[in-house]
Amino acid sequence: MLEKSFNPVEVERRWYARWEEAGRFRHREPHSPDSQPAYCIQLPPPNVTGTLHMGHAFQQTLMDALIRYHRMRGLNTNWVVGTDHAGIATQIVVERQLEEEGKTRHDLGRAKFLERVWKWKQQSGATITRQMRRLGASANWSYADTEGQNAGYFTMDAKMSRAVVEVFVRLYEEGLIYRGKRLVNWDPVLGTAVSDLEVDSEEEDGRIWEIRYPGEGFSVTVATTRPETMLGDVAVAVNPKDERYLAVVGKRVRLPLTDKEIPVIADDYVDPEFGTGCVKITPAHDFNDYQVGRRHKLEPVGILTLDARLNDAAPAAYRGLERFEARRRILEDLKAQGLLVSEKPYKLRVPRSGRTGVIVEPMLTDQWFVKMDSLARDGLEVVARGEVRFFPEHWTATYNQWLENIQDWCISRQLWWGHQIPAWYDDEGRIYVARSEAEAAKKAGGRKLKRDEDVLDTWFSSALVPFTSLGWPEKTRDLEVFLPSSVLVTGFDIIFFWVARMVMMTRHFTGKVPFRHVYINAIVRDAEGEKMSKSKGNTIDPLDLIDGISLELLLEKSTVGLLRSEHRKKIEGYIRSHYPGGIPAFGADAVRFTFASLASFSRTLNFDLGRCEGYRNFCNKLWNATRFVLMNAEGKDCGQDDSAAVELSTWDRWIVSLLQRTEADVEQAFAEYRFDNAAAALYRFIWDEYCDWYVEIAKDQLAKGNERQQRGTRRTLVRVLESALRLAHPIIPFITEELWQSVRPLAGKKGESIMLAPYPKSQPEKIDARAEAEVALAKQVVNATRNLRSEMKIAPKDRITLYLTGKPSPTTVAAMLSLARSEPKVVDVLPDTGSPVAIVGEHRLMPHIEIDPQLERERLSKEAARLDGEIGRAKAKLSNSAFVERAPATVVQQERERLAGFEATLAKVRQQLERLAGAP
RNA sequence: GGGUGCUUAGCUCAGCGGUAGAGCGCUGCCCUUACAAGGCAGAUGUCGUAGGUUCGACCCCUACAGCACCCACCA
Repeated sequence: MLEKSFNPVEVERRWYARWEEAGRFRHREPHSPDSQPAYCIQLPPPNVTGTLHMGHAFQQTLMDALIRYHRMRGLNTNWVVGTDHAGIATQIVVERQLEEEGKTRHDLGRAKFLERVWKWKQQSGATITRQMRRLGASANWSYADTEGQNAGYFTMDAKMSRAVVEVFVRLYEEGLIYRGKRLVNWDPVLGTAVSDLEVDSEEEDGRIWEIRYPGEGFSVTVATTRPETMLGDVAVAVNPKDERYLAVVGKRVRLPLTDKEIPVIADDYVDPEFGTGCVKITPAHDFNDYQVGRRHKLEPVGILTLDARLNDAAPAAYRGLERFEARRRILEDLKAQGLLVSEKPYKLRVPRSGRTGVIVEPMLTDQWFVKMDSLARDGLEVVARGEVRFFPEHWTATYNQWLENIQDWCISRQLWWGHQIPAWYDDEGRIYVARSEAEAAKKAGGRKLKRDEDVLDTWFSSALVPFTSLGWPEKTRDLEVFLPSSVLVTGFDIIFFWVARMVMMTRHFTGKVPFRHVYINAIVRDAEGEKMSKSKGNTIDPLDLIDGISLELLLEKSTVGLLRSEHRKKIEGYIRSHYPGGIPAFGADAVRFTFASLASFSRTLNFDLGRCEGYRNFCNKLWNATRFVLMNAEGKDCGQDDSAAVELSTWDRWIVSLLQRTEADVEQAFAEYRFDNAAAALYRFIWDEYCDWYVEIAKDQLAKGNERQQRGTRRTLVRVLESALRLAHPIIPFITEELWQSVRPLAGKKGESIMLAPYPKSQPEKIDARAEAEVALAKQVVNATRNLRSEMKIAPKDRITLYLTGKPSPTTVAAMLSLARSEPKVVDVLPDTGSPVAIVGEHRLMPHIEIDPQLERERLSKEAARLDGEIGRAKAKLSNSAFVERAPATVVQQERERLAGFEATLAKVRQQLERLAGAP
């Protein structure tokens, strides 16, 4: 006997452990010739030291639903998972820990520091995979699990690292990786280069200054937002067509605060309309100026050290100053010399490092790059050819736009945590790229070598995951079977970082695309559509939704470690108003169902706790429906033995018919990645049809039917429920497994787990249009009856007699008796009592009780007015000759029938009104 | 500057060239032996604005407005 209501905690814990122990999540060895087609999903590997947030939970719900769905459909599913070493992020975390001990990584040295990071990784690395398990993720944990932690691969494990080296070496040998001194985005706090994508430019309030550069008998005035870089100026540029400056092009001006002279040059890059039409050129600290400098063969002058202080190229007075302090001093000095022409407020886009938020400095340094043009061209082609498809499709535009304007990718990082670049240098600076130190030594012919200190951008190894996780560079069978994977589920924010790069790298090294479909999931926001952020207090921990949390704990957890008291106040306010009683435990199934039902193709998803509660209730409804079925079917003949006769009512055939339609709807929804539609179809079928109608009528059939009929009812109750459980399993795995275990034997099914049961397939031959029509009418009659009863304030438990014209089907009669507590009395003509009358199709219904004529007149007048409106609209349409002539015949016919129906009903309503006219 | 998405009930969102929908919320009546995490009934919308196409537009087209996002080198 089931508990009275669904209690998810215990059920979830029990089932997940059993599934995992039984190896239910593993793929099947793809060796046998008759093995099923593969269905593979690559998990976007989360940061190894991270914790699960709503975005993960959402994505993983969808992935797991897809995996479970296809697994039940018999495919050889392989959800490949792993964790990412997340170079910068992880290094920062450990450096912060050191900071608390008053140390820096340099105090420890590289080797000791790395030891420390590994320790931290081992210790916190399991957190996120444990959390994924709580959600029910049926990931192939033991696959590619070289570290034996049942957490899939780790991007820095030995196997993955070896593949990274192999890729690097090959790309280098093909000339697609090169080393060069280039201007790159430099994060002066981290002391490393970052890629273009890791720089975020936000518009900020700043200033713009005009500075006069004096020449012989003339002067030019430049505008700049970064006056301190003037010390690195190598020229002043004007537009060649700008008549104001024709005379001075080629002359020289003095660079203020220095003893240098620099030329005035002409370059199209300068917009004569902007500012003074004169631009200072600082090739070492500005991307545009770098290009201008190259065109004019001007040697860049770097004036900043790697931690953004002025270096020895600057005049002695400024050396060693931090960049913004230098700016202040330089402006002061310019002012004193009368060379500062103006200072104005100005809105400008400030490039900040995505990691540290510090202003990025373009810096001329030696870095490694991947040449992107040929790779990008191929990446564009495979999408254009449809070998990779985006869902929703419009994301293709975003992908294309980036690849069409791509720059070479700076892949070296001046960090310690990551894949060290497999390049060695001899004393003369010659480069040896090799798979190992020994190989490099061989190439170097015994010269003394020093390894490149830098590591690779984390995204470099991530880009390889689709094939390296499957065993590349070995020629494995898995590469043949699971590549391309079926679909990638990920957020739009990493289309560039990750999706595009996977396409390019996988194509280059395997000749295949990494995945056939890319489903771009919505960004999870709070219920009001606000971005979730810790400082607002509107983040939700998915585990708190599953387990519940008290207000006190929630407050404590959300404000712990907060330094700024105004944040603390705001967060407390938010939490107290939104979760006055904390968060109840909804269970993983409810959370998953909520995610699925919100996963339409829109760009954002507003997570609504109310919605979650509604779906928790849905789970409980399913629980109780099963409880009812078990109470009525366990230990009884459920008609699974075909020798015993069964008799099926129209209601029985109707629910079976509807099940087929639901199965088809769900299949279509999965094919289109419309998880919202799948969830809605399940919800409507289980709650609105099975529970609200079928179970109710089944009570009557069980109470009154003969043996054959009872057997038929039990069989239908059980079989439909059993199918519905399987149908819902991909979205709500725990509750369906738990219930299926009890329902399965009654339905005559075998199997240890619902996960192994076949997915229900719609059987069109069981669609019964006649039963559907008959039930539709019966439902309308019941609804009309209930409506009359409610309006006439008849107490719900009172049984009444109901006059009725027309010939009601047994389907209708049964429903009226049990669902409307009304005894139908069939008459040719309704008695003339003035009671309210409802009209449904050919039937006219009238409760046999005393009525209040006044109330009834009002009701009828309202109804007549409504019908008048409908008739007016229909008539207008039909009297429009254009409509009658041009609209399809069926549409015109339908309109005529509607009109006739309205008119007939109105006539009856009018009759009734007349009849009432004489009453008090 | 280039690109993308959104605007439908109080809230959050589906939707389709042919009678405007769901969940939550709201109102009324019910503790009916599956379920009060429930049942039954009910109210609520000039589908952002203006044109156009069409017999017919919430839907297709154009313009506009508002909101949001992505990319980009204007000092």
